[in-house]
Amino acid sequence: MISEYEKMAKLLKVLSDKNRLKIIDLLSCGERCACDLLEAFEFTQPTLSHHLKVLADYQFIKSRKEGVWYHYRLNPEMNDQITVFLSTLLTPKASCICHDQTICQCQNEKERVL
Amino acid sequence: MISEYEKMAKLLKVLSDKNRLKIIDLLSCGERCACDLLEAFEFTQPTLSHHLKVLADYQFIKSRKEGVWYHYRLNPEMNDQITVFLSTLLTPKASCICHDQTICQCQNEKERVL
DNA sequence: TCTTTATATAGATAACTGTCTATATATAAT
DNA sequence: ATTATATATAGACAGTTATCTATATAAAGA
Repeated sequence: MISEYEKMAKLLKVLSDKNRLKIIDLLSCGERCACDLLEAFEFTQPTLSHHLKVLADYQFIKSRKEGVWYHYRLNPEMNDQITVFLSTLLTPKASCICHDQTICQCQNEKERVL
Repeated sequence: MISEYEKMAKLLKVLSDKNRLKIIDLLSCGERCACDLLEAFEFTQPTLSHHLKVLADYQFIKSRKEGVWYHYRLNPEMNDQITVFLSTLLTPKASCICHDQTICQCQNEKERVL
């Protein structure tokens, strides 16, 4: 069974590459073909192709074929999913998943709970 | 020179581990000592220590020593930094960094720009 | 049909990372 | 002082990944 943490960790891993972040930024102002994107980078064409595949596999971008060209664009649905998750996760809150468990052991915790 | 993409990619890489996400979730409802946290996981104590160090090095959490115990808590300042960045990045927009460059090559792009 | 061009795929490699065992350190209690 | 406990550090190892070169595929034009 794959946990929610595991799913989200995988999505964040896809985002945790400077070149993929740049690709997303480039696409954020409109659709572009791969040959356009390649101009913005110093790596080779297969490397760009690899990054685009990773982004597409995880639904961050969508593609459209037109003749020889593949056109790539952002998938706006990913926006909410990621930012809502992170915002929720990183915000201090009174209730979280760990409340189902009793994992308080050290003195300080015991005092705090009592 | 380290780009903004590179900095943010590193922060996202820190978050892109299911166990570190869980640690953050556990801390999101209050401070806990390492021994508490360890109970929630199946890995060894040095592994937890490693993850806590990574999270602390990148300012996601802060620690406080009390006797033998280290108490860990979220650093709420990270919340805005990450979520604002991602929200901005993933939202389609009219203006982005790539507008400084002229990287339009393929027919479709040329037509679109004209 | 042959060539050119845009992109994808295959396979190799070096670097990175999550985990482990073993050990060190630091504090508290006896 | 000695022992026990909480945590950190060191070093090893296996799995993952970003990149490369070489090659395949597919579409367009001559």
